[in-house]
Amino acid sequence: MADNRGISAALVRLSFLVQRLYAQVCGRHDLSPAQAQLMCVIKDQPRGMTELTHMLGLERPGLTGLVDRIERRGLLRRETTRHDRRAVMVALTPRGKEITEAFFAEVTDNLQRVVAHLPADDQRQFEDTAFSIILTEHVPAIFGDPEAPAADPTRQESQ
Amino acid sequence: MADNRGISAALVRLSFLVQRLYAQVCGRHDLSPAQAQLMCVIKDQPRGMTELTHMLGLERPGLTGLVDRIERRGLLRRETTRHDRRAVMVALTPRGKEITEAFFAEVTDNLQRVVAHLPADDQRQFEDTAFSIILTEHVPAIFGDPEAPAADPTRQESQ
DNA sequence: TATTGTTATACTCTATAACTATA
DNA sequence: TATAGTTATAGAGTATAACAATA
Repeated sequence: MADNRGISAALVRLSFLVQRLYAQVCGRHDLSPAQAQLMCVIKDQPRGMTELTHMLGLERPGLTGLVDRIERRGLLRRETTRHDRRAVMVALTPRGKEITEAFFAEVTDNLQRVVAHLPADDQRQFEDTAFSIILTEHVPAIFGDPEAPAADPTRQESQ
Repeated sequence: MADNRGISAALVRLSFLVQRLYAQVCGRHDLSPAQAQLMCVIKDQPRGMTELTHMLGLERPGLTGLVDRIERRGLLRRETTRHDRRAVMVALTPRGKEITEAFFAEVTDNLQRVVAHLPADDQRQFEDTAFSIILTEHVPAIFGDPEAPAADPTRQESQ
């Protein structure tokens, strides 16, 4: 009875595996998962607080605290804008960027190991299906692929 | 350049999607993700604290607190054993079981919706690949499929 | 002595409500 | 008035260290 109820359990358990592995790598870099996630999001470009709020699915105050803690460790900076003096752009410091690149590479490496036992065809097909889901569901680019220009749901060109 | 770096991002973002959806359903049932996860693990059978610690990847004190909070809400009970008076078995109360079943069904339903747009063949193949990964990596059955007898890493038959 | 849990403590994460400054 | 962020507050989650009871 291989009905498709199994696909839900597969997704939940796969997610559990990824989270666990992600957290392990975080530990090695002395980051919390939330910190690492934010840092990956701004890895290749600074972002505004509100935009980050949407990408990470957090409320404003939660993000403020998260940014505070990372900033306190010298891994990112808050920069101000000339157009809107209320707005804040969050950018990695050189040291933050360094750590993020290393973290990113290690997660990537670990996840590749996890699928390494699969035939190349299966890997390709799995990736295609996963991306089909991700795109359909508009999952934000929280694990930075530099290629993707960043979809910002906030987009509303000034005013 | 569709190199296989993409599969890591796919896994991380897919995991993010699942977590987000999981958290949303949690909210509707007034549960935290950690609480729901524990409840799903003991949905079909009571478990010992140490065993839960392994399945959920928590330290003992964290689990104690988690169990405390769920117990305080009347959704589970700590039961004692006759063999070992130190040991505690954690079991759902009828009300806890009710809530867990509803939660479980809703998550399952939501995740099925997420893959509904895919051809049946792709769904099957995706599920197969996911399970291949899960089994290879020994991911615990944290989203209870009653069929699976529960792999307990603690297993050491009294001695 | 080793194991099962718990208590004490500390920090991160995150939400809601209320506030400040700017638009 | 609406928007961008922050501050205040509270509770959940989780780790480490120290402790209690039982094996």
